[in-house]
Amino acid sequence: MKSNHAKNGTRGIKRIDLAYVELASSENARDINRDIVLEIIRSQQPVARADLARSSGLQPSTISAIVEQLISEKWVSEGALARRPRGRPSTLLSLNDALVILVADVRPHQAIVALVDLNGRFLAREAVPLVSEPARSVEKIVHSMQSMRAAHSDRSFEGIGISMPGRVDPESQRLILAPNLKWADYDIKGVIEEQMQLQVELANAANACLLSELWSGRLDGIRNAVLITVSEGIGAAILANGQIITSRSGLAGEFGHSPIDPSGPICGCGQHGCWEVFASSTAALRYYAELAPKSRQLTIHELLRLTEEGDSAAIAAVSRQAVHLGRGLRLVTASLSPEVVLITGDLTTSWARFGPIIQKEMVETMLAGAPPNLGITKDGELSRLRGAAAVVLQRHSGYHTSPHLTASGKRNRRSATVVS
Amino acid sequence: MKSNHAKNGTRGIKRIDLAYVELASSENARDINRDIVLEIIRSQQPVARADLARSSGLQPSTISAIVEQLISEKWVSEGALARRPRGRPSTLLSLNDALVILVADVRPHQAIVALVDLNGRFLAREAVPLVSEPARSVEKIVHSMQSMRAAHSDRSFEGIGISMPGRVDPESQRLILAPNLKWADYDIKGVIEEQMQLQVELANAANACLLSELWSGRLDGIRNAVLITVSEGIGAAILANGQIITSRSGLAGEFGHSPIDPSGPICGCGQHGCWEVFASSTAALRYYAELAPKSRQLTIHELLRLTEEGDSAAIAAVSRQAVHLGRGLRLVTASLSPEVVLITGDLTTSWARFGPIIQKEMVETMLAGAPPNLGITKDGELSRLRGAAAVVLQRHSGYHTSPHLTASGKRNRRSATVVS
DNA sequence: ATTCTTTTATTGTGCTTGTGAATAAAATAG
DNA sequence: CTATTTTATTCACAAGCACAATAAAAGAAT
Repeated sequence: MKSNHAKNGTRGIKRIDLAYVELASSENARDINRDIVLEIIRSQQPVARADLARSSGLQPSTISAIVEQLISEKWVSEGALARRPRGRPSTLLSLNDALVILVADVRPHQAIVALVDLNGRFLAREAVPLVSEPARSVEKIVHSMQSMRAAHSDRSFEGIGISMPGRVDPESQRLILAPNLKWADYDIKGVIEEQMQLQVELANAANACLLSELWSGRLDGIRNAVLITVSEGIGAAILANGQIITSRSGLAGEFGHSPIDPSGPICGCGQHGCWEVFASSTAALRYYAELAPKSRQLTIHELLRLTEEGDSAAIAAVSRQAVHLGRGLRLVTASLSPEVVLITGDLTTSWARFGPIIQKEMVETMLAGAPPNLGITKDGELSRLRGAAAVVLQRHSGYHTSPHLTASGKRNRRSATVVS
Repeated sequence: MKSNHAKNGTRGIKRIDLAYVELASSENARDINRDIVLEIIRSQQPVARADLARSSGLQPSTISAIVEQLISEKWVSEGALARRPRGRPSTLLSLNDALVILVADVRPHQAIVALVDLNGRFLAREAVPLVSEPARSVEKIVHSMQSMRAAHSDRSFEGIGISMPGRVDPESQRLILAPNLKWADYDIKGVIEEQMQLQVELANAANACLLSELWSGRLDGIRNAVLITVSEGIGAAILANGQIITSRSGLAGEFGHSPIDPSGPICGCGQHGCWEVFASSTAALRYYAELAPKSRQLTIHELLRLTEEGDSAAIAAVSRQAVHLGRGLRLVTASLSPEVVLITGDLTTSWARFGPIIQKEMVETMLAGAPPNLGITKDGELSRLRGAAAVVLQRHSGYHTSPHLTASGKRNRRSATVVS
């Protein structure tokens, strides 16, 4: 074997249901190999054609043909010559960072708007406070995007990706379930597309965050993982068999609304004792109010600050949240048995203190087998923004994708450049 | 468009993680199309080449080539001529039912051994009572298989598939978790392979059952489903994005051991208040013992018989089980949002009475969106046996597969005939 | 009976793609 | 200035599918 990429052994993926069958042809092979090469360029850039051939297992001649195609499609650009100890220098290839994506991370009270290039570098970033009416809020987001576009008019704008604090139907791209954002039935995608004249992709925040982790290479080799977002509520994104699972209407991952104690407090969803009424940041604030009844109403950041300062009631409150988080992970480990569990959100800022609590509870309640690797994603905001960009690239290029996210919608393997 | 199979629109699946990348070539395209054709033959047999061309969208010439390959591999055989109103008669193609698979459905107290052909028809079937020691039990299973093999020595035996009441690691093919079967560390696969000189595949019973439903065509067009097995415990099999999810060590699907009430009775797994202590058949028997304390200890079949006869305590007991089953489905709908939920196991024999209870509780606790379609699989035993056969065919042919089940192991696209 | 029509199945040509070997290109080492 | 090494391209070949033409095998029409 010349390459580390198996050509035998594990084999291609097939669909089982005839309704979705797709026939294969030589173009199909090219598509797959194109995506593999693009992915290697992305993760190893700058990189020479010869290196691509070595690490992909494809023949140099094939690499040349594919790279030629990628350059003509504007995804990749040739860069400097690399001098090696001996032999002809290689021309280095990189992703074409003249291509940029406008992204937004919408949260209940503010949105972050940013401009990201193909390499995930931020060219601009701005916080936009939101108001209650969706129309005015979206108007402010659009305004921010327009000024970013004007300030970088030399770039090619590939599209717009938006991370939403709720579930987005992958087919209709409508917001299906967003308890913390009262934007029901407002056509976010349509309005922004109209105003910006760029294609808009919506994604759930947890899924965006997970996609960003996938792109960062952190989950290389991991085919089953769950990412848990802890903030006002608890959300989750699921990676199963190497694919992000969104399921019907994009609703998969609502572990936060699994019932764990029928005698527990009522949840925003109407049920009693959902996991998130015990383990969300809101729960931590409630615990603190019980433990320190005379204290004023805090925000979660103030509470976490107090834990850093050694406030015992604050530590007890967040610890109680951590215990419930860890115990509730049993829902995740039992049902999906992931190899990795990633936590993101408020309490990860004090991970050194609360991580071990979660870990301990999770391990103690494991059913069988080795416990999953528990970790955090450091910067949830940047992660969601990068994930939103990744969703756009997936849609537009088919590139580096979990199939479901590209399942609907026509395939447009066009050149990358949209607007100059 | 000549065919109903999309060539555009939804597109091929790709891997994202480089560690598992597989390159594509023309052979790859042939493999995919071969599998599609084989699947159409399986589901529409007997069928003519011309029909295959029409319903696959492939050219007649390509169909001829693929069929020639399938015949040479012994998967398919030519049958009678079909006379049509006009034109040249077509030669009908069918799966070659000279190929057979030995299967077993192992349950805590007995195993069913059977012989199945490629069409899922049963050629023989026998119950084998099991004893406590795994060695003697397996010996009895092997003995039954040997006599079936002797009685059908004219057939080609393709392999052995075994449905197990526990979780099987897809990589090592060892039984990882089987609370109701004390066969820890006994190498079932190795022993049977040694004795029978045929390749053995183990599968979890729920996964086998789900695979059988997939093969039956019942889940055509469904890409997200969960199958729940209700017996001594509660198991589940997960179909997400059209693939069966087994996850790390094959442990995915243990919804039965999700905690739903910390004040509940202790479960065999050591935790308190798992779903299965409220919703399994064992739970129904416990409810009955509480409601009719003077009654003798019943089996679940006797209890269900009593409900048929109108015994009010029995009806109340199983109804309570049904209520907990339906409420617990919230775990499934919240986390995976499947389009279909299938129930299999004891209480499905009285589905007319208890199905509506489950349905009602499930719908009332839904988080958002339309409720999944709730149904049952009629004959769990036959279903598991067929599923066990399907696992063998998947492994040996790559055919009609969810990728994870074939992920490990070498690919042997050899002729189907193994032993004459 | 013979010819036309219809449908099935195969054969042959052309296009795309990947492989593998040979070649060209561009540097350093001697 | 030549030999060596490494990079990248070119070319012949094979696999595979599409498309068109042809052969094959019936019934229908004359």
